Amino acid sequence: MKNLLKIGELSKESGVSIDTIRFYENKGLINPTDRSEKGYRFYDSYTSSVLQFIVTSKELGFTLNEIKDLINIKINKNGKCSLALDKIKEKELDIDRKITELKKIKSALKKVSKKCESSKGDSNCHFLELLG
Amino acid sequence: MKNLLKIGELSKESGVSIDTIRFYENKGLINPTDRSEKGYRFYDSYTSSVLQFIVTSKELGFTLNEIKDLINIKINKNGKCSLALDKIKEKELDIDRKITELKKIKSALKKVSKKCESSKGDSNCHFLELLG
DNA sequence: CTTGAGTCTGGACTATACTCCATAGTTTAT
DNA sequence: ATAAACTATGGAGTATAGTCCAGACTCAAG
Repeated sequence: MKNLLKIGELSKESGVSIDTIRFYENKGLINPTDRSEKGYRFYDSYTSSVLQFIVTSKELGFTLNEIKDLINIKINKNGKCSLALDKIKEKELDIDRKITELKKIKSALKKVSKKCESSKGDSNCHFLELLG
Repeated sequence: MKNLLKIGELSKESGVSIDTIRFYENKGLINPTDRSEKGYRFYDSYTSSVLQFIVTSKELGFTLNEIKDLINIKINKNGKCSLALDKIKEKELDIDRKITELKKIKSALKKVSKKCESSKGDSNCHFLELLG
């Protein structure tokens, strides 16, 4: 019963807003350790580390749904590392694909801007001319 | 009055769905050349090229709002190329920033997966351990 | 005892780009 | 003339990740 935090205290400690904490609860990512008679949420220090994990995983490019899966690996599969590793590898490929796509766009943009630069006359822009 | 297309015909010609054409109209990107007495939209061939421009620009990474700006450069600024070029250069920087960000994420992911691989025991996964 | 701070729930709103639907009216072909 | 195909409008729904708000309680301090 001691060392339990109310939602505002957890928010300050974690840097995650109260609304977002409740939003994560709705999404099934975290749960209050306990509730007071009147319904106030109480959290232990474990929740702080879960919140930290969420923040870190988001920085690694995981979506909330994916993070939920990761948490469930910890809970349901006894934290089997190989399962987590699969998700991480998948995400690496995902990021790679995105980088490849962006590079394609970048080189296409360069082509367009070069064309544009060659039309210095300003009157017949090679890009806007696509507009007929 | 001739050669005007109804929305379904424009849709087939451009490959853009009817719903999307109306959506673009709502967003202010295109407008029917005319309307019949009963409200049917009619388009001339100019609209086809605008739709094509939208599709191309989306492939270049522009959002619909940005595309709207580009179209307005054509319309209000007489297609002044230097203005369009600014937008293109901006978008290039934008894409560069995204690539940089993704590369950071990628190397962070690699670090995590290496750590994970070193914890072959499967019982104390270095990633999931963040969960306390 | 009252005031201010904190918390509760549920729902609306943001941005992006559509997609789908119901209901109603119109046009075209047979 | 009638049925099939097309179009109109407005509104709801999808995905992602929150943010903000109203109205009602509850809690702590002076």
